[in-house]
Amino acid sequence: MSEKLFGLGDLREKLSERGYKMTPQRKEILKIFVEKGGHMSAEDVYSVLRENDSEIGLATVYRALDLLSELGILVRLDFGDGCARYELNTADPKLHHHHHLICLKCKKVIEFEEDLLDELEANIAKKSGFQIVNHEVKFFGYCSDCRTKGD
Amino acid sequence: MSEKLFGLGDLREKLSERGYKMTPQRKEILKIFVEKGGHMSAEDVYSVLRENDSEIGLATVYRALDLLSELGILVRLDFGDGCARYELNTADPKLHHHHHLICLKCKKVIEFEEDLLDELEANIAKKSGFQIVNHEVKFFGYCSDCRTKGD
DNA sequence: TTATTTGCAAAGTCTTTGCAAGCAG
DNA sequence: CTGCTTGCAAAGACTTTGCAAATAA
Repeated sequence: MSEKLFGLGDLREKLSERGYKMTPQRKEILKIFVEKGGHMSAEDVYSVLRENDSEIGLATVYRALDLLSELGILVRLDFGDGCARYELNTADPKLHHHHHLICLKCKKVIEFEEDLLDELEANIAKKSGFQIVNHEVKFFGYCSDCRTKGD
Repeated sequence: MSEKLFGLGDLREKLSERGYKMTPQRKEILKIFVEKGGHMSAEDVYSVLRENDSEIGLATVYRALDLLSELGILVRLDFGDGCARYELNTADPKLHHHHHLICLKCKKVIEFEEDLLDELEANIAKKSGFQIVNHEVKFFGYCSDCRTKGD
């Protein structure tokens, strides 16, 4: 039920593994994801930092999000709203069956767990020889709230 | 086997339906998709126009791609390469089961037909009450060419 | 004729980069 | 110490917009 996500504990190790340094900026940015979760853009993260009276610059936020994705701690998402968004990665590689339902009316993004994609991927591998290492699945439509409230 | 795609014939009708005008620019831009197919960015289309000694401006290309998507003649795609890409839409709504396999090594984009997503969508609708009207599915991995040639 | 459309250049948004100063290891 | 990092401002990539001239219906 509860997915295991990467956290602050994984950061130092993954950084030094690759010769990167642990900095207060990187720690603070990751902490925002650990504490608030969700799908945040660079600008979102930057806003939270400003609320917290942090002096971290926007360029540093971009660089940190990039690095954290490279380390596999965050996952980069694209909901087509003009900016990259990020979420905490699941530590368990078996738990990647988590898709996004994007409501075309209220723009809400709903998480959805579903395993059926395994079969699809096996099929693709068999038919095309393409070795799948990752996928991105988005469904667009109308959430139950918007469907009940008017058109 | 052969998908029916929208073409120049559908353009005039769909334009006037909504009070838009048929212009040589719009016709020429759509013709490029009909003749060359593929996944083209605004800049790609603009290059083809320049090769054809066309005087159409880049802003007009952006505006036409937007309009053609709105009319459902083109579909907007996002392969995460920093620019919007477009392809001809299938005229048949049953034929939307067409996914993209993106090779992480050679960046090639392979089309793949697969119906299995119906089941997944039905499942989602049942469990969450979300009404799906569209989806976008991308698989990242290594194509058979890159798998055989070296690492 | 008249509202839509075009081309150009300017402006906008998100993101990246150069560089000197700062800091982790 | 030494090389990785930061913050700032400038630059970059892609896209949108304002406006006067052109044009489809």
